[in-house]
Amino acid sequence: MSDLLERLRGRGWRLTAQRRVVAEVLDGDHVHYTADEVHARASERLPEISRATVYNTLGELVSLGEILEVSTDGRAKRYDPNAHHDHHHLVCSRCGTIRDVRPAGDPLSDLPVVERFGFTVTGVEVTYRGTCPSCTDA
Amino acid sequence: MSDLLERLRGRGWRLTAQRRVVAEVLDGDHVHYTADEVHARASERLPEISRATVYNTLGELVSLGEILEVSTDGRAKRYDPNAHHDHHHLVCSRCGTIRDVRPAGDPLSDLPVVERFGFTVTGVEVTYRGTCPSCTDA
DNA sequence: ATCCTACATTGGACTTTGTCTAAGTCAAGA
DNA sequence: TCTTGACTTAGACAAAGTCCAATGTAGGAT
Repeated sequence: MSDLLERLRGRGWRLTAQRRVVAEVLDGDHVHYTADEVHARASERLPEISRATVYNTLGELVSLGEILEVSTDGRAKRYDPNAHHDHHHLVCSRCGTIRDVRPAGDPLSDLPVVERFGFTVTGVEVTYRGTCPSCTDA
Repeated sequence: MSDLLERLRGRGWRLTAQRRVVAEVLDGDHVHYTADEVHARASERLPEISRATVYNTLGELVSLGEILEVSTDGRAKRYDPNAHHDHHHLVCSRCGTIRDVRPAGDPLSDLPVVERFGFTVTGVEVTYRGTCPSCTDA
């Protein structure tokens, strides 16, 4: 993830303590935090960081294509640092946990031109729904 | 859609004027209103209907499997009356318009067991993103 | 036809999630 | 080290949705 900080500096990003901790929080596999969760974890390292800055920074990272915004349930959006590998999501309907998955097949090519209604189609998201192991047991 | 009212009555639903107008608003093809839009349209016929009742009724219809809840953008959820025909969605990234589409292929069978991580997978949603004809021109 | 009552509706307060702004702060180039 | 424009902050605001106590009513019972 320090690659990330390098890339951003290269793009003229001013490197502040706040942006650094937000980037650090997002480091890791299978991390899909909400903005508030990012804020809570960032606050552990930098107590005075504000919610507005977390929102700003997440928004910038999304615009730069470094992270993905995922909204699977109409509640808080989640942020997915795994933006450089094509993947989709498996969501637990009970607890909201998200796993990255890589299905076979190419859903984009499955949408024939007659089913595009004149849209310029730029991307596709596949969301699998189910119950995760812990919630199945409970 | 009057089938709908019959079905619901058969399930012991108490049939009120409010529930009737909500069901009527949702009648039609390619309708994907937000709760507030449903409320606005219902108010035209029944001015005193409250937001809470619209939310309650939509929630009940979702539980009964008569309509689908779609959240494509982290903003307001939309409600899709086309619950009895398998389909997916094509969303305009600019104006939020939704079209129902029927891609080829079966994404569920594209998710191998090793990619299910112990989840009980119950469903899948495919969301195509793009720009609709009117927004492309503008 | 009228009565009862459990279920439905209402308005408004409240919560969650996110945005905006004006004033203060600071990273990094000169 | 100085300067400056970009960054951060706290708190007000907004949008979407939930909850609750009081009131109303659909539809079965009489």
